[in-house]
Amino acid sequence: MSLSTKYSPAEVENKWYQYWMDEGFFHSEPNPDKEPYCIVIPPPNVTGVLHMGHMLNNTIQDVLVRKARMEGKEACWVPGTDHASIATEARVVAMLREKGIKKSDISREEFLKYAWEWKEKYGGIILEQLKKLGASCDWQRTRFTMEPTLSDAVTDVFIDLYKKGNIYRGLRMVNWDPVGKTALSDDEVNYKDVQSKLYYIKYPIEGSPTEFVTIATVRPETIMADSAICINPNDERYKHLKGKRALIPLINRAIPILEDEYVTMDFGTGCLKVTPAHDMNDYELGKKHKLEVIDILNEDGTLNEKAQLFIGEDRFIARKKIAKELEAKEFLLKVEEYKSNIGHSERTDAVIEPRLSLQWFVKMKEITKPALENVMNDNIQIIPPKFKNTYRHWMENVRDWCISRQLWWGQRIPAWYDEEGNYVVAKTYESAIEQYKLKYPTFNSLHLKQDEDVLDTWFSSWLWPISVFDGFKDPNNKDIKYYYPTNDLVTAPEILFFWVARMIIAGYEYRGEMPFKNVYLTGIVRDKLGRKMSKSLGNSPDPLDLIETYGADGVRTGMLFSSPAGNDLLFDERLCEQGRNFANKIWNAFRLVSGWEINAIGQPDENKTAILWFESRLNQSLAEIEDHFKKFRMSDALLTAYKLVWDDFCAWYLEIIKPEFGKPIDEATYLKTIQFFETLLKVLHPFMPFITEELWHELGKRGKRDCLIVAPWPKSAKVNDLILIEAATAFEIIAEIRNTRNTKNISPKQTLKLAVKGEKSGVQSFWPIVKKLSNLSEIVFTQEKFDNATSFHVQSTEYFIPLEGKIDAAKEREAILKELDYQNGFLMSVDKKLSNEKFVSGAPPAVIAAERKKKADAEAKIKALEEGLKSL
RNA sequence: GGGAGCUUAGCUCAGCUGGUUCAGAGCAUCUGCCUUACAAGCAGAGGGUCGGGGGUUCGAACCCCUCAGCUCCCACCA
Repeated sequence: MSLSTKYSPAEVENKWYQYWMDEGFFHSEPNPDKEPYCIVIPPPNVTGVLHMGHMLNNTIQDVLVRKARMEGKEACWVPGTDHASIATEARVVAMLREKGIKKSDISREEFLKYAWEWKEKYGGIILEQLKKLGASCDWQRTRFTMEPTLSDAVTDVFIDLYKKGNIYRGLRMVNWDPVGKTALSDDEVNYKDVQSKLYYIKYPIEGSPTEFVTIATVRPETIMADSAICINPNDERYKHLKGKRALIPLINRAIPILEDEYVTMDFGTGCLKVTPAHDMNDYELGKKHKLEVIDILNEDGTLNEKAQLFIGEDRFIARKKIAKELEAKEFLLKVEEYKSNIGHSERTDAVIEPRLSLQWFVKMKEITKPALENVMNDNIQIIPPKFKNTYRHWMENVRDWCISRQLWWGQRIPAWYDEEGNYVVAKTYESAIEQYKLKYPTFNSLHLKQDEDVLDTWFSSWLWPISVFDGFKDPNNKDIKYYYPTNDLVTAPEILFFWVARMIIAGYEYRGEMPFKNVYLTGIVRDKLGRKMSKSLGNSPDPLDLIETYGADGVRTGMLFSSPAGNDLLFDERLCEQGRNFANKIWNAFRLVSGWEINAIGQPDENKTAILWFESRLNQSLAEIEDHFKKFRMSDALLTAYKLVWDDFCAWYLEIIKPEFGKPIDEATYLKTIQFFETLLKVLHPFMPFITEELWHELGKRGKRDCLIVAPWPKSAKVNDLILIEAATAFEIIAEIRNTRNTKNISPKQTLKLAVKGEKSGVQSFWPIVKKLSNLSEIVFTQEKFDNATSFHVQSTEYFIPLEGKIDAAKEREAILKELDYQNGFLMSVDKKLSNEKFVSGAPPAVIAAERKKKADAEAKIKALEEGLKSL
């Protein structure tokens, strides 16, 4: 059999993914004999394509799920997508525009038809891409946040919250997106530093032709909406204005001059124009002073009739025009450059307009309580824990949640209105009528109209861990009883409040129990310069290209090599290359082993030792890996496995037992080696599912369902510490000999003799290994020092390599002197410590004993070095 | 403005309640090797006053104070 020295993943990956699917290994059903393990996927938006963040996120989830599956748990990873109301609606609107169709020209029903078509066509792409990554989701359970059962749950919850008094409709300042023409929640607003201008505008004082008050504003287009001028009562400069009125330039409307401590005296001019309709703070101020609210803007950000000027113009064009007009009429004192932080819509990037409107809100104060408590007391664990603080801060300062969106794509608000604006909340038209009759017995409208608005996307995704289970409403439903609460949630810290916090709230509110036990927050994937990966920067590689180049296993390990929880991952393609190289290393180890001829007799001593040693080393590593997993340290778990395979198994174990070329290997060693190899494949499988499954089948005859994906996870057994210490010493001796070869330019093919000064002990059964791996002709034990030899120390034992004619006395001397220098300095520092009475009396005995040993070792070395010096 | 966190080798990061796993790992670098598993490799080596300063202690990367720099979250003063 001849196998390529290069592992090629493409074929293998497709083959096994299909096989796992065909055999139904991803599918899970409640099984009372097994412990459940469940993850719900953070549902990607139907508008999304796979990006590096998904890669990281889903790799981690798959590692967790695969490990749980191998541990014999009933592992269930529920996949699905999110309808992403505003993002999808924007996409569909754009698509229609290209076809020459305006949203305003078609009916709601027609629009939704297009939207569903769009969703059917593109909504599943991202899930198909996840398959390439190897994601072992239970695809039979794929859910979509707008499918009937999930939407039904949303409506139920709305009604329930309304009945409990936790949902209300109110007139409030909201973040208005004039492009999307919808309200947004606070969390959907991104603040960006924007260079803008600060306009200083003079307002004449009523009844006084010469007096002015000057205000500073970045929004001159809103002056027509002003209801007052406000000054700080402590401001001496403006005392004389008290009780007077000012005239709005251009329109000459008189407004009062108020006093309020809210005004900062040293900002701008110390005079504030109050525009309750177009500024959150001004609105509050307006409420306090009972000011008129004059809304001069339309929902698309153009000026309306109330503005009197520039009617129909966009707010930004109006701003320029009005500035010009003010300047022409000499109301504009000056314009300053000014940097301010301006809210933008997360979805459309439009500048947010604070706008007064009737919206639906969720009262957050009460329902957040159990969610806060159970995170703070670690019933729900957040990893890394530093996010607990952030979480608490948010929960303690939580504000009511604006949940209505002026869109069509999403769950429609189950509220029904009559012509007068009276309304009831009900699931269906029929029950709405019934309730309406009860609630408003004096009215008898029979034409109730449902609210036009839909609910915020997060109002459906906060139910995700519950609503993905079909039939969850039935208290005896098998699925939800078995899988809920789910185990781990893996997501990005960016949506800790958007989503995670709200799922926890919903979990306690509707099931009286947490939705998941652990929240693992990944970092953000950045490029190697630390910039966030984005389409506009073009710094994000296409994950599918990466998979093509490095294999899914390579990319998975690449992502995991450097991603401790909560730390951003500086992505570098070289990491994937490292992953691919690792796959290749494993592949070649397999090539070596699979090429051996087997001989039934005679196990060499070094093989026996190697097996004993590797067994211990393996168990030690398994324990470490387990510990890393327990702490969600995926990177470290992988790295431990990586080193175990590459260094211990390949570089040491296989090199020790490898027979000479063409010679057979003894059967006992061979069988043990295969067994080790299988264990290593198991450990690697969650990280690199494809190559490991492939080799699992190459390494032995397997039945149809005897697959690695369901092979039992290896358990750590007893570790023989002594043999590990002996091995470490032996390997150090080998390294020293190899180093000697390097520095003295001696070919690895030339045999050498090693003389050990002192007892045979210390390395015991490892001598044959030392001999084999450093290509020695013999090892002698002596009490004499050696002439014409180079020497080295491992611990306190001295070793000689006789090298006739290769010894440069001057160089040897120099080396010894250098070492002596170091040892003497070291001895001095230890002596100093030991002669310090406070140390001797204060430090624990173990520490003192260790220092004493250091001293003895140093003294022995110095003695040997001095002898060596004499003999040169 | 409020809060949280970070600063350890060229890079990315471990370092638990102060003391033998205290100065580590992976990658990168350098040197020598196309050695019959693997050049996507092998063997070996060199890299750090643990951000600066001060303190506590017999002993500090670790605890305290202080200065400097960076990151994130929240708020959004016109």
